[in-house]
Parts: sequence; structure tokens; C-alpha cells
Amino acid sequence: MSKPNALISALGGAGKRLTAARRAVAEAIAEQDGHFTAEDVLAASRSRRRVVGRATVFRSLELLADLHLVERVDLPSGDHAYVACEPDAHHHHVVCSTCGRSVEVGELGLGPILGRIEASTGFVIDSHRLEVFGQCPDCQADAQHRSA
Amino acid sequence: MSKPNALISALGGAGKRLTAARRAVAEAIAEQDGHFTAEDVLAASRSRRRVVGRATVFRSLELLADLHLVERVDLPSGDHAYVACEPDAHHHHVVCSTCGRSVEVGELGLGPILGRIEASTGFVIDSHRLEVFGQCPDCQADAQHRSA
DNA sequence: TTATATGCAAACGCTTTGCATCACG
DNA sequence: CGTGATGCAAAGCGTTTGCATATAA
Repeated sequence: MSKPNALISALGGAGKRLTAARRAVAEAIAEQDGHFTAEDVLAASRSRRRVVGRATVFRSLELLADLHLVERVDLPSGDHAYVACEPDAHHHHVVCSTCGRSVEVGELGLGPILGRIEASTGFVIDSHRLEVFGQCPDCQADAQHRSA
Repeated sequence: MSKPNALISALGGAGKRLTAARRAVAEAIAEQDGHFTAEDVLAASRSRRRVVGRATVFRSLELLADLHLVERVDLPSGDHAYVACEPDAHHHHVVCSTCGRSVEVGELGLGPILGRIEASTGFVIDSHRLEVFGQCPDCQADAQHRSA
């Protein structure tokens, strides 16, 4: 759905080689609309006739995750998936339980809550993950059509 | 560390059979101190000479998770683990990155944040997970001793 | 007695790794 | 050129399943 170039140029900027396989992975990710698994990327690369080895997909995904170009999310089912994301600020993902699309949201005031947790538990917090699941506006509309 | 009886009686209350295997799993969980994996439970049951089959451990864990007696947490590493927890109110876990112990915290004001997310994204939120990782007080102390 | 639960072992699916080859820079 | 990347296939690991047997209620 968006520009693979962003992924590709970011890759180059990190001193990583700009290989055909990585371009293919970037393209495959760019055409994903929502969260996706390694297998989805593999399938997308195959359907585009830019076949990439399974191992390379995993290696690329790991690399992109290190560069914060994609982020791993754990679905409620326990499955692992990835979402493309902006590398900049800290943010969280809101994932649609129906269609899998996700949007990013900022911190929205989580900081004070973490402060309260530190105060009440004595922990020093290193990291946190907030994963939110629900129905996106489109799927809400679809649900209404179906029931009406 | 705590009473397996709580798990056992809750099991009975749910119309489930109180079998030897389930007692063994409950005991194994009770002696876990922090988060644990299915393999940990299996190992604990073996060391106590109350051997339980691998499949039964997974089935029991699934059952206990359904009853909200344990909760599945996804560690930053991507591994799946479980923590024992109180079945009552909605809460989240704060997990120590060093020793794995976890404590429960309540909502602490997440509600308004979710409301803001709904407002800004148009999603209707079904569920959420907040996972917080850091150093517990004990591990902070240990770290100081070591560096001092 | 009868529906449930168990145990085993094999099947499974996702992910990683070893290693020889390839190609970006 | 040299190092890093690739691809294949096999290994690895956690998890699930089929099925005959055992057992709680």
C-alpha cells in the first residue's frame, strides 16, 4: 500500500547491503495491508515472481525489526506477526480483530501510568508494550450492513 | 510459593474433574516463582516424581488459562510464558527482565487512554494487553551490590 | 457406567542454522 | 577483491493431535 522506498533507503542508510532479496521483501511488506506473518511475505514475494528463500525472509524481518522499520506484535491467539511502522517515536499499535489492519497511536498519556506502576511496585521500568485490539471503522460498518 | 489449593478448588468449581495429573500441574505451578513455560511445569512435575505427560501439561495450561487462573504473557523475546494470577479483576503484569518474577497491577487509569484511542482512531476496542518489563526491587539491589 | 481425561508418540508448523555459493560495494 | 548476503535443506523446538486406555463422578 505504501512506498517500499522508505524501507529500502533506510536499509541503505544503516550500512546494510541493498540486495535484490531485500528489495523483494520490502516490496512484499509494502503491499501488506495490516499485520502480516513471515509466511505472508514469502507468499507475496512468490506471487510477484521475486522469489526469496524462507530463511532470507526471516533474516530480513529480523533486520528490519532491529532498525524499527517493522515491529513484531503478538496476536491474542499467540501467533507472531509484524506490522510496518514509522521508526521515529515510541508508539503502540491498535489492531483490528477482524481485518487485521493496524494503526499507530502515540503514547497518549501512558507515561504517568508507568510512573504510578514504578511507585507502587518498586520496579524500574525498562520497556512496555501496549497492544490494543478491536474493530476498525470499516469492519464496524460491515458488521452493521450484515446485521441490517 | 503459594497454595495449589486455590487452583485445585477453582478447578473443581468449574465442573472439571479433579485428577491426579491436574493436581500435579497445580503443584508445579505453585512452586514456580515468576513466569514459567510449559516446559518448566513439565520439569517441575518430573522433579517431584508426579510425572505428567507433555500433552496433559499443555491441555491443563489451556484449561487454567480459560479459567483465568493463569495468564499467558508474551515475553519481549517472543517466547510464550505463563504467570499465575488472581482470577478476579482486570489487571496487568509487570515482569522482571532479570529474574522473571511478576506482580499484578490494576488498571491504574488505562481506561481514559483507551477512550482517547477510540476517539482518535474510530476503533471500538475489545481488548488490550499492557505488558511492562523492568527490574524488580531485588534485582536492582543485586545489581548495586555487584557494581559496588 | 459413562463421559472425561490421560499418555504416548507421531505429526505439525514456524523458525533457525550449516554451509557452499553469490554479489554488493 | 572481500565481506556480507543468499538459498537450500535439514535440524530444532514448542505445541497439537489421534487413539487406545484409565478414571473421576
